[in-house]
Amino acid sequence: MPELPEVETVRRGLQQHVAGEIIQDLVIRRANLRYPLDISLLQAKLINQTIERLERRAKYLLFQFKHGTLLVHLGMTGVMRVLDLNRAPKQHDHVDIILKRHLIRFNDTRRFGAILWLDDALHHPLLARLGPEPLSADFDKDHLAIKLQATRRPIKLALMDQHIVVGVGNIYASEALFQAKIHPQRPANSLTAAEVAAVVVAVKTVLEKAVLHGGTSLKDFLNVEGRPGYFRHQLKVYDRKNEPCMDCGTLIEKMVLGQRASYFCPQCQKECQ
DNA sequence: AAAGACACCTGGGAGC
DNA sequence: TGCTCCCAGGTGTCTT
Repeated sequence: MPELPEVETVRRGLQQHVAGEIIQDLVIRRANLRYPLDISLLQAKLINQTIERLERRAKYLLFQFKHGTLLVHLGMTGVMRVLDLNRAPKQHDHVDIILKRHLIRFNDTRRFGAILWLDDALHHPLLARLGPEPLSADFDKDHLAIKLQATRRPIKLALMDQHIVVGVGNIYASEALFQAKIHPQRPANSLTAAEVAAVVVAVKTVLEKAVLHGGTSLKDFLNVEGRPGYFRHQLKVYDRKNEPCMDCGTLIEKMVLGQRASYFCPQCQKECQ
């Protein structure tokens, strides 16, 4: 899905449309998303309530109300759009949040997404044990060094572990490791202090740039206005197998780590330094 | 306890 | 054209 830049793009686009708005109605056409939707509970908690603000934690969107939180995860193919009230629903349009002048529509082809009411978001198991936000000061070389020291998993998988740092998924893990010039298969605990520091900088830089471009659209991702993100044109290794490295011209390689495709330049990202 | 495999689900593209 | 197989921005759970 949507990794941090895509979720943040959605949050920024939605924020102005939902903050301070009262939910008029809730339409649920399909309740079996990742977790089954409790329709009567959601209606009771949401209808006539005011959305105070829209926040993001990790890859979760958090609609904050006075007495609780509506958590939304976009899964792999989730899209939230702002539409006119009379817009007819299409396939995979599972949920509408009806506001006064428009509706927020959740579409999710694969239904890996989630919509969940939380009375106490801070202590909910989905949120309580997450690692730091990558763009915050809490994510620094000291934190990452401690976490990486504890595992010999490939560094790419460690970066995608939401307990170590949140928001980094399959695209940006590959991109950040390319920028840091570190092979994705290197055992996490083999990185030198300098390499750990480089990873921290690379993760922050890559994610910040992606946010500026409105995220990456491979095929499904759209912002709240239905437009794709443009970071795809900035990707240096992801989905570029057998294309020349933009830095050295060596052909980009693909390997599978943790059942996920990983892309790297065998010249720039040596397995042993 | 960590690490790996698998499951969830749909659709698009490649290859035959 | 049509079929089969493989692959995809994630993550919870089960097995070693």
